[in-house]
Amino acid sequence: MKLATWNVNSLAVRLPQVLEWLAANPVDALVLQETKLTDDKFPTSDFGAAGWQVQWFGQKTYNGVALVSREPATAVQKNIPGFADEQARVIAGTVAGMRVVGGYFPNGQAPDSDKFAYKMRWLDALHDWLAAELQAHPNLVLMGDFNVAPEDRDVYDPVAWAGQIHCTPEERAQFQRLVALGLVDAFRLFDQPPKSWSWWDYRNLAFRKNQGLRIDHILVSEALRGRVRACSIDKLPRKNERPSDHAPVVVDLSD
DNA sequence: ATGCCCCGTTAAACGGGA
Repeated sequence: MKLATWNVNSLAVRLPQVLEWLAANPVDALVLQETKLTDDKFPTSDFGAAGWQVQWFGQKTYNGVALVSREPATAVQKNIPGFADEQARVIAGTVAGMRVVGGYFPNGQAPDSDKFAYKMRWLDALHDWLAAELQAHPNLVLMGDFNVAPEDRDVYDPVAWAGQIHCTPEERAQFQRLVALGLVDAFRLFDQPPKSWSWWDYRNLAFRKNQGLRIDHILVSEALRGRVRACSIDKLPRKNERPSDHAPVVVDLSD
């Protein structure tokens, strides 16, 4: 079973690339972030015509998530239960017996901002919900744009980024709290090339210079640890003519 | 470096992203 996550930075712009990527990478499920579409504008029929099931949850201008799958998703959940939120950031569903949770974690903007406080509250709520979700679904995968670089080796210039958004001790502690629930960073189960990033700034030729961050993650539950065969970042779509600033991350689980 | 690029929205010397 293959699962993937991709922040597409506007599905209206990136739909052709998503369908092209799915054709070349026939995963069992793909979660999307930053669709930036209200639900009435979601391109349901384009996915259906290509043979994909899809669940979606969006809003105007910002955020927005989707769950694309070969088999239909059941028990679909949108956002975090009990956490009142104006922003569309979570979609979860059960696909072929696997609980798949896709998230677009808040950016946080700056450590001293209201948005950072919201990020922390959101992460607290996610943590508490996932604790229950893992009880109900031992086979669970949490993936998405976490907007957290868990370690200095996930940052192209850790000195410059020290204490900056995505790299603060508070965000990294929240990432470790999720791990402590019984989740494993699938990417780090394997030897990986140094300077592996999932996001590169559009500015300043950052992709060409390989200046990026690893902020898109796939965390698998402990019950799945032994089934993880591979996990990688697919840089190919970042080389497209009009790319998202994020690359897809893919995990391969044995059946 | 309060800059760079890209997106959606709107008509901005914009906000937000990361």
